[in-house]
Amino acid sequence: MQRDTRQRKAIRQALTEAGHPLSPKELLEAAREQVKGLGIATVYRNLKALHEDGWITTVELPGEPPRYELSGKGHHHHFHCRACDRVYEVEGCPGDIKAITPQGFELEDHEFVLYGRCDLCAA
Amino acid sequence: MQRDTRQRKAIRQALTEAGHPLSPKELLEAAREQVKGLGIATVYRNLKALHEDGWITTVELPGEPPRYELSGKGHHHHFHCRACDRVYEVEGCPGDIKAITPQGFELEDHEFVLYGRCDLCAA
DNA sequence: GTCGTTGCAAAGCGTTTGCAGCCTA
DNA sequence: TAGGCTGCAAACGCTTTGCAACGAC
Repeated sequence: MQRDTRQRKAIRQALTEAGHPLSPKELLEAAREQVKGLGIATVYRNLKALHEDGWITTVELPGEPPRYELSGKGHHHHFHCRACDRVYEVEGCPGDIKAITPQGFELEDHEFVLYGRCDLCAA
Repeated sequence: MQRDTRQRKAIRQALTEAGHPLSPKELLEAAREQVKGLGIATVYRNLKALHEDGWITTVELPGEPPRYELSGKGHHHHFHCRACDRVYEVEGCPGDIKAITPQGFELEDHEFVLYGRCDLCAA
């Protein structure tokens, strides 16, 4: 990743302004407002480059296409709204995770996903 | 799902004998030992039918292809061993999940995945 | 001017579907 | 024998890749 093109700027800005994880398609639509004619392949290539350079983190939810968010947010989890399909960040961790780890297993990491309806859809 | 064909029997048996969640491809290979010439489309169709009839449950892990396991195991989560790539069942839930749900959000469900090394690989 | 980057279109890959023939009940 | 089921191949949606043209430095 060596050149700072219009496309790359638009993609970074879209991720920054969104404030929540975006799918490649959402990202394409958002970035296209600045760069008309932006191609989906460019989005994928830049996501890969930005990920390799540590700018973004991949958010993989079960059964969902991957989404991307800016790195450096510290430990958090996600809430997936089943109504609007949007993903929100959730602060904090539930209780004692090690307590439910089976005997002899080495716990390295964990992922936690909440499902339901967001405040907007619940209203 | 009305007829009990050779193919359907083979698929059910493969799932039963495996004892852990299987991907469609793994399932195809396992079931082909009994039914030569079994097609991948048949596997998918039967997975769908078995799922709709409640025989099997879909296990979706982030960034992983879906796997399938027999139903009726009650609420549990999964431990994904990064060394042997096997998925184990984990009893119980961590502490207060509602406590970290954002204000105004309606919590319906949750998914929880542990990552690390299983007892066999840790040894 | 270089050569990293882009847009397009084609190729992959996993999953689904249309269809004619098969086989279970 | 009827119609649910199968295997094949084509279709599909998402992601990746080949290629010639473009444009950031």
